[in-house]
Amino acid sequence: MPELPEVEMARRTLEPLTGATIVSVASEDRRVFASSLDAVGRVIRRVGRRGKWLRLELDEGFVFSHLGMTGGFQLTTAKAPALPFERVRLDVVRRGKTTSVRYTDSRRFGRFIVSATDIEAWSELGPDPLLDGIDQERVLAFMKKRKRAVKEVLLDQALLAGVGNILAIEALWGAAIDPRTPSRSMNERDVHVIARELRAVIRRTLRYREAGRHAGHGKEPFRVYGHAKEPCPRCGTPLKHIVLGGRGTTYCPGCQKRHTPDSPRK
DNA sequence: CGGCATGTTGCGCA
DNA sequence: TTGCGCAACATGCC
Repeated sequence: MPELPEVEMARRTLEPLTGATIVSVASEDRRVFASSLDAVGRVIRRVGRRGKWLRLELDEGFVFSHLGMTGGFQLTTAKAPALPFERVRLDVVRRGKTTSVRYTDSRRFGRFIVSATDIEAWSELGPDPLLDGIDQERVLAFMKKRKRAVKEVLLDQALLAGVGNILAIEALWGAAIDPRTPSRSMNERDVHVIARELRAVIRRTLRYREAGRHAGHGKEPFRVYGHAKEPCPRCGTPLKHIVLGGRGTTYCPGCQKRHTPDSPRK
């Protein structure tokens, strides 16, 4: 489930809980679930998201959730049996109607945290591309300070919250920039193109997920992720799969260069 | 059976 | 102190 567009879809799933009162919170999973606050009786004021984190703002305190690799939310009835891989159950009531929120997560890399205050992971997040836009000057300054490959830096949640492996792969392909390029060698134009491509990939993926929710059609939004060895949609060169910073990375050795096409640097 | 996976953290070493 | 490579986490899927 887990990059910005998918988490945004999860947020929309939870949005109807706004105004509801929590009647019970239950979990036996000490890995996924943590609570330092009794949320029973609290009212959900807002369902927010920043990057890959969800945050329910209560009249007192918060519920945070990160989907990890396999987390997800479903809304059901109180009498529905536990779902496969259900890790947390939260029941709420609004206008006399009960809704049961189930957090499922097979791999259990995700989190569900009830807390009286904001948590560090949330506070340390950088701007969210969808909520805050992309400040290119800031991104460039950040790139200049790091000594890693541009793709690794893009995955830093303090730079832009919500950018994950797929979005980084797709954006760099769209920008025609080699993912291994040191972030320090990025220039204004590179950042401009990366920002443009990130916005495009996020919007495209979101549209795809929205369509999938109802019908089930829509063009597959990924041009290179999952397409290693296939011809590059832009230049036809077979796409290559490498490991970069411990993450699988697909790119085109034919047209993804160490500089943007319009402004070669020496 | 082996390998890979949309994420994050932490450890050992240079 | 910083950077980096990797393992770990836990499980499903091809």
